[in-house]
Amino acid sequence: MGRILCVAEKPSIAKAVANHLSGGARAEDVRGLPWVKNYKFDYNFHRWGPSSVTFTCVAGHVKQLEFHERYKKWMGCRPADLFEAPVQTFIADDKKIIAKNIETQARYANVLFIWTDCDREGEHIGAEIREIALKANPNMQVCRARFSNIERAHIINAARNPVQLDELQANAVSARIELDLRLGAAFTRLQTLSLQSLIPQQGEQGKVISYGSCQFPTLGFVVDRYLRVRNFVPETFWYIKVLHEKEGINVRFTWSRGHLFDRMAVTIIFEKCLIAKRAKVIKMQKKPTKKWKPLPLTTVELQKLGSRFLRMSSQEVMTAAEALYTKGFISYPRTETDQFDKGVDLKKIIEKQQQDGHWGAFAQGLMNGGFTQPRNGRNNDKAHPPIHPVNYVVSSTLAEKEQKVYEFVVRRFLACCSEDAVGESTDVEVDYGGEIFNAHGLIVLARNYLDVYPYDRWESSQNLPQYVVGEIFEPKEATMHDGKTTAPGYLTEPELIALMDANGIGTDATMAEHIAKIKEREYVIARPKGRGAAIEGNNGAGGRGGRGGRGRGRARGGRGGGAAAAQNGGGAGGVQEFIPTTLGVALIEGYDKVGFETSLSKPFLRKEMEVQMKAICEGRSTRNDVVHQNLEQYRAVFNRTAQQINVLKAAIRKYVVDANHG
DNA sequence: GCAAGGTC
Repeated sequence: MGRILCVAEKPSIAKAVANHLSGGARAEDVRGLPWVKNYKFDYNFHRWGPSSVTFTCVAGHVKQLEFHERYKKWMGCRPADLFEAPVQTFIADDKKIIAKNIETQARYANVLFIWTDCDREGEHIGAEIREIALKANPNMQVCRARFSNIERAHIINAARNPVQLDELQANAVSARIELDLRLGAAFTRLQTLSLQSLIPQQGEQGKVISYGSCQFPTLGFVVDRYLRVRNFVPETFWYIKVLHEKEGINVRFTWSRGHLFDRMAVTIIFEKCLIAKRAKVIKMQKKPTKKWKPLPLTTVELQKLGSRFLRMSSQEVMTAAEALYTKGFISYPRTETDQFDKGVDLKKIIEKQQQDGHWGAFAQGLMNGGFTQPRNGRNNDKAHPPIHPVNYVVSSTLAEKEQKVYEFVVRRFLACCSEDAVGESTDVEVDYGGEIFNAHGLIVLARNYLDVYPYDRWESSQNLPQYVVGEIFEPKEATMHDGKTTAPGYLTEPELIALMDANGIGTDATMAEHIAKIKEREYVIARPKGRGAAIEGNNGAGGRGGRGGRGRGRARGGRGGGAAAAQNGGGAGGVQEFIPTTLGVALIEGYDKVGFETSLSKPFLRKEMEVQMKAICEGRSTRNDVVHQNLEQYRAVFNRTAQQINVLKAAIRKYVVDANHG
């Protein structure tokens, strides 16, 4: 009988697939790894006939790229040497037991069947597994399963039709790994060694001033918005308002031009209106309208909405979601998919929620005929379904943050399975002195999904009276007003996540980490939006409160760290906003001044790396070409930075000294 | 004392 070793990327996949193939496999413990099991069973693979199977897993990447010993020491070489210093992969320290398990199992097997996720990183992890297994048993035949969800029939089909690992995708990841390591280490050491002494330090050892291809663009977004706020100059505008009373209702008509920045022009138009005296209804339209229910939940959406509505940072949201997943209450929390497969029995999931005290009744309503199929979004990562509840859990048995995330996931899911909200909208358009004015009304007729999903707002406006096209009336009041444009707010966490997502900075699984990292590095501070008082403290590197208060007396004394502020933050919209510290602004400004179209703060370079990875995957480019071409490009930036390090120093001095005198 | 990407 053949012996087949199957290896998945994570424990949950190993368990699910083993159970689909076996209908109940024997789970053997692995010493020292409580969450990993080796599932043993017999199975008739078409290719190898009846076989004895061991199904195990890794937990993400197993190996790590590192510099050779000498270059790991900060003083062992110049930072510039890291562009060509020898590197080597090692089994990561915390993956030793996992690797050992693969080796042991490989010795007994003649086929290695890889079941990692079918994405780029998955191909690379598969290649790592292959390397480890072949070292222990060079005679193994190797193949991989191609699967995009864990429905039973689909898995059985994948088991029947093994394919080869995609070497190109694995190579693309390998290029990314090498570039991130070399560039991260080189720039981090350069910055830290040459700039650290300029920053007032608190502890024994100075803080690391790290560079990373994701950290810096993330910081760049925060600084960019901050500068736009600070450099904002309000502009005055003028507009016209028309009021009409009918059937005892005051109807406010708004100007179709909104507002103009030219006072004289508005005055002339306004006079034309007054001279016309009477307005004429040119459109009266009542029509049914809907507010669409939300799409199935992706990770990015969970982080955006979580940080907006749950009074948690995106990282806290992810930590809670992972805990809920591990305990079996929600599905895998890292997914880009916003469409449910047709095969999924959604009612079975809804059924389990009927017992809840808050949303149980709504779930019952769905079971009793209220159910409608969720909408389909445009994204499908072909690996994981949208985030949804898997099992019911009584909230009080969960930690507070897990409660909030669980409730959100459940409500979102129930909302997806219910009906759109239904209303009636009314639009009235009048011609008044040659200008168009509009009034808009909404009546919500059926709230439907809104009843279970309080995170969306859709309210009836004031009722509009009946108008008839052609009707002529004399407005009760027509007035000219002025107003001022207002500065944008500082960047909020959901906005930052949206920017990172749109620019390909980080992945759904890592965006929250990058945000946490730039807080930890004291490049930015987070505070609850719209609350002047609770603040920042503790940004030792840059002094007080970033440049948040320059010229406006905004800087405040410290109280606790960012985390404390995060937890206390905010009212109904307890969203966090980010303000760069003096250090954060100085770094970005410094690099911009050193003057490249390829400033390290811009998302452009990371996007470019993404494009080149695609080229490797499609065979238009090779791993080595991409690595070398990028290293040369960044080496030029590195050399100019090192040469002009005084520009960076000046930027830091300017802000730090300023802050200490302020 | 450096990165980003998986994952527990």
